[in-house]
Amino acid sequence: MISPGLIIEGDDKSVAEKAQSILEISSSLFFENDYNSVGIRAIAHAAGVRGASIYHYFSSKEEILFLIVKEVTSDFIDSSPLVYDEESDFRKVLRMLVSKHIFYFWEHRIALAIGYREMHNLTLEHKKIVQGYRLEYQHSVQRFVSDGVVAGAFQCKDPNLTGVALLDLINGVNDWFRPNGRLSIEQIADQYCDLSQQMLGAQNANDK
Amino acid sequence: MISPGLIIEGDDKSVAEKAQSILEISSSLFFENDYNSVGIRAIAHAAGVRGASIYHYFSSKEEILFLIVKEVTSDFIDSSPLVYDEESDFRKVLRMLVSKHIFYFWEHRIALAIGYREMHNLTLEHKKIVQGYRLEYQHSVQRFVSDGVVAGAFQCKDPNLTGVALLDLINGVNDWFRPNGRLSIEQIADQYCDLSQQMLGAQNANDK
DNA sequence: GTCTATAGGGGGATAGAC
DNA sequence: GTCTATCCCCCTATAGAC
Repeated sequence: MISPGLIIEGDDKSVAEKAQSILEISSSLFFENDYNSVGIRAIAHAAGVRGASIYHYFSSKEEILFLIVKEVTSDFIDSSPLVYDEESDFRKVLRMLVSKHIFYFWEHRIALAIGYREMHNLTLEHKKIVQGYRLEYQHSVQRFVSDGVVAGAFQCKDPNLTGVALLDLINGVNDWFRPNGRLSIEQIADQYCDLSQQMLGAQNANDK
Repeated sequence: MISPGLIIEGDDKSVAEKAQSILEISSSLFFENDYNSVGIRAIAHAAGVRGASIYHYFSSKEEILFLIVKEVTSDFIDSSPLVYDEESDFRKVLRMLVSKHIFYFWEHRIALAIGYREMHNLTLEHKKIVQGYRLEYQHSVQRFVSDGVVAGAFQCKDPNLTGVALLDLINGVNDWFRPNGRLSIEQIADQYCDLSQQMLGAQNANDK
């Protein structure tokens, strides 16, 4: 007997796809304008439906914002595990960390910009979840710097502060980088790797 | 003969004061929420008047936003002239630059955060004015780094890129600094001076 | 799943009295 | 300089038909 479940499965999939496409449409609109100046009607119009239909996929406009921000934030952590041990070449791991960060951030600049800019439009609970992801990543970077100091690869007075300084440095790229500029994102990432090494007191590495 | 002008002068002054206080009230509200979710009526209520009265002082809500952002941006440039010559100690000038930047940015964090976050709510013309100020400052920092390299004080592959990297680094502080944290803003500024020196390849200075 | 219609509440800005 | 009243528009979200 063919269960209705099997038939519905096809529908479920296109529901999920449609939901995903609404999230992408919303991202573009939120990025170009504001969360608060993009109405449900504008999202619906861009998606080719009426306002009420949006609520078939999402329970509220805030949920749309949350899903955009949560996805890009948790995906980053999942895709960038910072694995190393005391045998690792900390200078190489640093370069990996910096490059991956800059590439991911540029690739997902739209959702990430929304995440930072529209933080206070999330409910308290949702905000805590996103901040939790960010702190988790920050702590792993700080731990890495600290471990690198212990291993003798870096020289820092205050590894925890240097960790956030490193993040400050590489987070800034999206604010000014433009693809048609003098340098490519790869060239910038490479230079920022060098700058990071110097900042962490690892400038005398004999290998990159 | 007592001109009406003299009498009006007193009134003008309190008009200017009231306008200024409306700008400060608006800053707080825009900072805590969004430009687009703070209504004229909310601003007026916080200022102790009705919505229509706001239009006695400003021609539009956008003008309020522009004045907040323009003031804090142009004041920064005016208050932080980057003066040096080939005789200067570039390491010391760098420390001055970094400290002043961090202190000013923290002191004026509310208006500055609004400036970066609400940029796209400005009219095109107003946006250009603000971006002009920012670029002016960025170029002066890049020129400084470049001059420091020529003078032999810094070692950078790409002074223009290193200039924006320096700004990325010190711009980040406001995003995470909290006054009740482990370090004071003075301690952080001091450490960021050290980190900047290392990043610019000036770490071997015998004086700070 | 999508629609129309609507509830219930704001928004920015202006006119014109006082 | 401040007010009330108002214009016309948009908002999020829901009810209920199809």
